[in-house]
Amino acid sequence: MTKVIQVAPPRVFSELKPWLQDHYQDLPKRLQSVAVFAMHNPEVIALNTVASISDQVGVTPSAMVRFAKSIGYQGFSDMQTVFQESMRHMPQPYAERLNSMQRSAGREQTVLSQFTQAAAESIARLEQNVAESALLRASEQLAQARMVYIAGQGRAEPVVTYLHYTLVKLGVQSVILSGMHHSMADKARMLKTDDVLLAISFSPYTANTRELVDICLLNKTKVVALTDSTLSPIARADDYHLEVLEEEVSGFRGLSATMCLALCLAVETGRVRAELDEKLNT
Amino acid sequence: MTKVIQVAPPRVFSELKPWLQDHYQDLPKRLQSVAVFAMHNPEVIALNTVASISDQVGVTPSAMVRFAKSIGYQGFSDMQTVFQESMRHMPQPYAERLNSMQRSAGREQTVLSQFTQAAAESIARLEQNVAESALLRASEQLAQARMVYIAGQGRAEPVVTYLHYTLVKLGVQSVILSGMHHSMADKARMLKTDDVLLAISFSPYTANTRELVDICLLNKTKVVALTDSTLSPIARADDYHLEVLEEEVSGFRGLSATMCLALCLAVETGRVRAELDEKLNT
DNA sequence: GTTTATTTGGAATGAATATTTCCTTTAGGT
DNA sequence: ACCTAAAGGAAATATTCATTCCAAATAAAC
Repeated sequence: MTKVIQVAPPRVFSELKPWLQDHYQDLPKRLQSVAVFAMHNPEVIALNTVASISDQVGVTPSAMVRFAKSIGYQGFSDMQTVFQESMRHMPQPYAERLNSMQRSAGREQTVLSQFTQAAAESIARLEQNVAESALLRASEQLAQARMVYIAGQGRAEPVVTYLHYTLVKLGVQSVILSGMHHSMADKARMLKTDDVLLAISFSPYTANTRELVDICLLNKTKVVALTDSTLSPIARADDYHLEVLEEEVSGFRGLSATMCLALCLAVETGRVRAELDEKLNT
Repeated sequence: MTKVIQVAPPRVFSELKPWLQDHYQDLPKRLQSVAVFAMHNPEVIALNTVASISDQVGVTPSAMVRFAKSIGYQGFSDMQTVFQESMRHMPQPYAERLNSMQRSAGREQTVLSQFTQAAAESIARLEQNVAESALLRASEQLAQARMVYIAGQGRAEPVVTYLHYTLVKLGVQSVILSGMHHSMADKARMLKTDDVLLAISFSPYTANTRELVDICLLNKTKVVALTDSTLSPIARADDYHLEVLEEEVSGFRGLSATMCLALCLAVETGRVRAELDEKLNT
């Protein structure tokens, strides 16, 4: 029988990755194929059935089960739950993240190189995934607004600050909503129909921002959203939303790609706004 | 039998959302519960089994199936695939991608590609220019601090917010100085010798931050600086500073590399701090 | 207040799917 | 070149899970 690892297998995806890098060499050929595929298409592993995946990889179903077992999981299903957990972005507690950080520290990678690599990947994906047209549409909405209200909490707050800073510099009127000590209803009342809400939110989505978006959509106030998933409660069919997903390193997500997108959005808004102003003056 | 909608159900999640908002009122009570839950926890719907979901919603499994059918899906599984499809992060449409490819080939760069490229370059340079040892030294200072005071204005403010957020999450005590309505002298008085000032500043260097650093150095208070040049007035021979230079695109400087470095600094600080705590407890 | 239609819960059913088993193939060592 | 041990494939098996059906409960209509 294939050698089976006796120690407990990684329960989080970010620990699984380095584990595989270490043991890749010792794996049989087919299992290596699976390993490569799994690292490149974790979403497929999380979502599909054994039959379908093995088909895509080009191996037999049993190879998938063997792969899971060789790592130490009880079976494929057991492993799959780990991949699924990585998809819901529900973060593990910070103490845990530091732990896994230490465990993967032995490798030759420096902290810096790990994070720069993740950032670079996130940015590359950003360019692939965001359509220029979507960016333009969002910018047009913002440019036409009488006033831009910006909202976002937690990890999104630096983005709020940055967008506010840049928009103001570019002559686009904007206010930060997050800081204000109003109820959501009060905040929503401030927004007139010719205003636009610029909402930034990442999972776990804070109830506040979500609520605000809900109210605005009811009031027919335009909403431009910046989020990390189309499943995000603040992404609607009828609004203008941009999606950016940050690669994670042992549980930590950066903001490099997000900041890049934010800058694009602000600059493009400024440009469109300038065009509009010009037309008015002639 | 329950009324079943005959028209084709939404095949994408973003269309499902508004559909539910329209028909929500006409749904039976249990099905309304499911609707609310589904809109707020789409990830759970995408990933879990009927039994598990119905449990979380507080309804019976059959209600889940009825819900799916009432919308027009063949069954629960059919609906689930729609949720799953929305989870895989949809890449931009083919036509778009080719477009941006061609344009970038023929020097007509899109806004997005210009900025992503700049960000990627900045990050690459960051990895080259920052020594792991410098990062470690800075982190050690921060980890040993009784309290970390963070200061920075203008373009540096998002970085301040981010560092504060992350450090606090990692259990490192820190306060943002920028927001306080004190004179520089007052602020400086707050800092004891076992505190550390974490100053972020980019050119044009604001007088406030510079002043603060000056006073701290006089008081023998440790300063960790994050800046864009060794020529920066807040970088001294005797302090701990990290340098990050953002590539600029038509006059705009992003924060992608800076945010990456900030995260490294915070995480490394958290790690060192955890190590110190452990030693103390033994 | 009685009857009728709709909704709901729970167990039975059947399909889908992971897992195991066994046999064949491949590779490594003597 | 032969033997042995590990690896891989295919089909049988066992499990899990969605779905259906029916009876009970609730709400609506007369």
